[in-house]
Amino acid sequence: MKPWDLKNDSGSIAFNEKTYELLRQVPAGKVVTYADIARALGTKAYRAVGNAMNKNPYAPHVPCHRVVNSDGRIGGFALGCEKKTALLEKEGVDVKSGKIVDFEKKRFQFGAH
DNA sequence: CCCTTGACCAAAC
DNA sequence: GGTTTGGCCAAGG
Repeated sequence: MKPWDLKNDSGSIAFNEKTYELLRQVPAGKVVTYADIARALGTKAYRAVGNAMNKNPYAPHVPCHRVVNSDGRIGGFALGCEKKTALLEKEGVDVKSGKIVDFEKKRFQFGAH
């Protein structure tokens, strides 16, 4: 059991656990889309992923702010999109009008396909 | 078990 | 370029 992991003995949050695990693999300065995460999980639960982020019990532990929309937009954030943008800018990701600059370039791919 | 909600996505208008 | 609609999956009421 990982230090940031929560009880999955119930088996209810297996999805969340995997989501956080994948997100944890994302380095600073890089961003991933909800779709990519869902795809990496082998599912299409884009929304479920977003839901897990909103519930994200490990705010600073899991870089949920590195997750953006497929359009390259910031999307949403539990603490406010501005906070998310600020974090991304701090990580080195340029954001313009709520959109990622060179999104495809900053985008991190699981397994590099 | 049915219905609603959600930090989504893609297509269509 | 925007908005609207349908679809998708998971969790909660």
